[in-house]
Amino acid sequence: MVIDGHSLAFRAFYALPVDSFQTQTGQHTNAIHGFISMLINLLGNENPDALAIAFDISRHSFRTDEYPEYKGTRGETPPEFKGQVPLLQEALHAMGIRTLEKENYEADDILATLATRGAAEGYRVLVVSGDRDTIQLVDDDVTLLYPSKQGVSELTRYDADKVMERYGIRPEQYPEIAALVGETSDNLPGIPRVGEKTAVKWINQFGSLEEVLRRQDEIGGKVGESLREHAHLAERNRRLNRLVRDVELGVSLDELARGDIDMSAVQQVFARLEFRTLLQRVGKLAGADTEATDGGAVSLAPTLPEPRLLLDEELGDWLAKAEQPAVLITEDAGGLHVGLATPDSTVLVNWKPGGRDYAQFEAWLSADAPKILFDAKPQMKIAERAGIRLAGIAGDALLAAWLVRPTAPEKTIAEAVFRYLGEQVPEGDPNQLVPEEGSVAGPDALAWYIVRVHEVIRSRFDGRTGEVYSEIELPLLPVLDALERRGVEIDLPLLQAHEAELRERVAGLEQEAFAAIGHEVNLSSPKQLQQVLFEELDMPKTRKTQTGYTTDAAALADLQSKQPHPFLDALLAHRDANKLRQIIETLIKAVQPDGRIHTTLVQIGASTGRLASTDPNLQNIPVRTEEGRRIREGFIHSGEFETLMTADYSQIEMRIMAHLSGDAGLIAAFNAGEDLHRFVGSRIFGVEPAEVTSEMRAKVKAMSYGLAYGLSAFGLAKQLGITGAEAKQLMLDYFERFGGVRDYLRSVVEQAKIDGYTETIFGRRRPFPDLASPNRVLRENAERAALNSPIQGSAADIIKRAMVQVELRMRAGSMASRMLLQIHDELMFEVAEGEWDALETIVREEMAGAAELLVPLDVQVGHGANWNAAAH
DNA sequence: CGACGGACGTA
DNA sequence: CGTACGTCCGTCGC
Repeated sequence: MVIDGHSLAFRAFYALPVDSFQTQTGQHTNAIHGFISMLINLLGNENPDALAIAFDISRHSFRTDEYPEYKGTRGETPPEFKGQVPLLQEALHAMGIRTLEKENYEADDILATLATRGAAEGYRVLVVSGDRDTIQLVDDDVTLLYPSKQGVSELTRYDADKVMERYGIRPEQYPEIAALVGETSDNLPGIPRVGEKTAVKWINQFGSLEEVLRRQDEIGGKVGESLREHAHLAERNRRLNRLVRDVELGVSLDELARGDIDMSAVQQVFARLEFRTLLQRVGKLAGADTEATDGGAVSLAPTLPEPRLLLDEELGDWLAKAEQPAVLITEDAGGLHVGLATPDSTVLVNWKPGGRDYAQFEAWLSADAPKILFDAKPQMKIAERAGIRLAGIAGDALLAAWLVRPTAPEKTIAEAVFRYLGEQVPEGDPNQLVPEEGSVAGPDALAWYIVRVHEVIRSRFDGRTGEVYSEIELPLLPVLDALERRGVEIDLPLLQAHEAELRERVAGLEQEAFAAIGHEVNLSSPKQLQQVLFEELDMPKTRKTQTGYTTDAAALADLQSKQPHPFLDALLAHRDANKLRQIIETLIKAVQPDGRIHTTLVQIGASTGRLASTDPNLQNIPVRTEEGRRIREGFIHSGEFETLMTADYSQIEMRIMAHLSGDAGLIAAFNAGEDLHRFVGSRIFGVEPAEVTSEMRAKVKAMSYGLAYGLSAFGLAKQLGITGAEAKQLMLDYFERFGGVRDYLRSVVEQAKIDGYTETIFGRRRPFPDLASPNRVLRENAERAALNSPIQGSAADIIKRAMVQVELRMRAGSMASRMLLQIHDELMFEVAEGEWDALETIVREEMAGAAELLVPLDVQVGHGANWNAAAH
């Protein structure tokens, strides 16, 4: 087996997301991981006697000597890739594998040489390369494994027959075709107007390229003319794409015999690369090698158990015996199909909800019997449509994967399986109309992967991650499902009237804007606005963006002060009105037949632990302006309820900062019962709280909030419109009084640099590989995110704990009231007749009691007929 | 049609 | 040169 190391590593680099494969120190490893994973599969499947992997040394070769533009169109090698090659070679050497490279030649020439010598010495040769030029090496003794479009792990076997089937020519003729057609990736232009079809036709007609060129006059038409004019290109291409079969390599084939795998060396290299699954797989390979010599066959990965098609009692018996099986429900035109699996047994159920044969199964689904799922919430929705309330969710592999890698969780079963089991879920060829039998994983197979991958992910939990999982996230799951199911009532006529009003205003403002410049323009197009502002009106240039100059609101306001123009007024007012109109339009479209909006609360939405809300996002409904708040009047309670309740934590992030920092001044501020910013202002400016002016209060407020985000003096100055020196002084004064806060913020980043992660009060972790980055921008971004994460994340933990407890107590009290929404630090409820007092007690107790901090958690509760009225 | 950037809404 | 998100729109390339 001879492998083109560079081309396959490069394919692996692009096949795997670079961000998901990074060590704590910031070293990228996606190409190495992908390559070695593929290699392990190859060694397992093909079990070669001898093996070599060829690499290019540089771009320079005898081909670039002849034709300097050879491969000249290729861009710079990404630096994230370059650094991986030496590490890959090191890993290969540890695995006892020879790598070869040769000055002035390309890796393909080394492959050609080894394949030729191998065949001559009686080997059957496998060439593994992603370069089409290697097709010419295929013959009776040599087979090519070429990556398919799907990715690195899917290799297509090309023997002479397969080449004939795919290209319609014999392998040795391939370079003649390529010479005529050209090869874009090598920057070798071919004969214009000649594509694969024409080239194959000619070669088959004339027998060889040489003959085609000799008898070019016999070819008529435009293509014929083109051939005669550009024949020299074909000749040059043929010289360049001929692989050299006798490169002096200084190595005998005997020396390429598979050596023993030095597991301790592999362990060392893989530890640095943070490869755990791959280490296990190499370990198995090494074990398999030794055992294979005893004549025993060793399977490299567990084999998928044959599914049993069960129903009724047999199904019930299986479920009764299975310990925490995985469940996966799929829906297609044929109905509902359910896969059930333990690590050594799988079951398929063609589920007809309500049918007698499925009574035991349905009872099991809705019972507390523990079950493992992947992305449980949508599964609950499917079950709900079938009339079943899914319960007993003891594991959700998606949530588990998110807790391990909150910034880039594996979002599909296949991705999770690849990362944590190192196996490939068969996904089939999307080009194939009728998938091969067994080429696509069915529900039974997927359930089997889920139960196994869940176990491995859980074994990766560090610190208190297991507690966050079982005590916060898993209990929250059914609560979120309930919130989504309930939705929130909308006053549709009110929103429609508001939208109509805004629509008119938008149209009027648009006309005003057009009148101000004397022509029409798309006010929603930053590109067209730049044309108007900076070319036609010749306004001073604003801050740069990637594509030009910004036209954002702050910049437009700045322009207005420098060079007032009626167009700017109209544009800003248009932006405001149109934004609100769009928001209302989106809300109206989202109203379901039940008169309510059902958002999706994405539990893995944010790496800090917060939720995200989508379709539509109900966590960004306007509140800051009077006009915006009118939208909140459209969020109401249904007629069966008495009122809406909102309950929000006041200044929860500042309270968490007081707790985490232990700063005596800040703790005193919260215990004083005084307005926080007024209190802090009085300490900083040395005046009585009553003497703190609104200007002083605004500065302190901006400063306090900014701190939790890693605000700099520069940013503070910009935000407050003060000089850099003033901002710096303000920060110094602040830390003079609240030194504990500064010490804490510093220590968070320092500790994170040591640990590689931050942790919330309840033990939720978030890794920060970029803290070690040599790239200043990346590193400083990571520092600010690390600073903020324990604060934002702890707040998220706290409200999640409160939600679980509130829901639990409401159910225990069989209350008719219901929790509807979470907006980061706020909960919304529909309150049933006569339940206000009981609910308020529960909500206040559970929200305030969700964490024991050094300062009290203050909860503000309000009620009203709509969301706006309920907010105070 | 999908990806991307700009702009802007929330906590 | 302040964290965390989602959505809309225009633009661009396939």
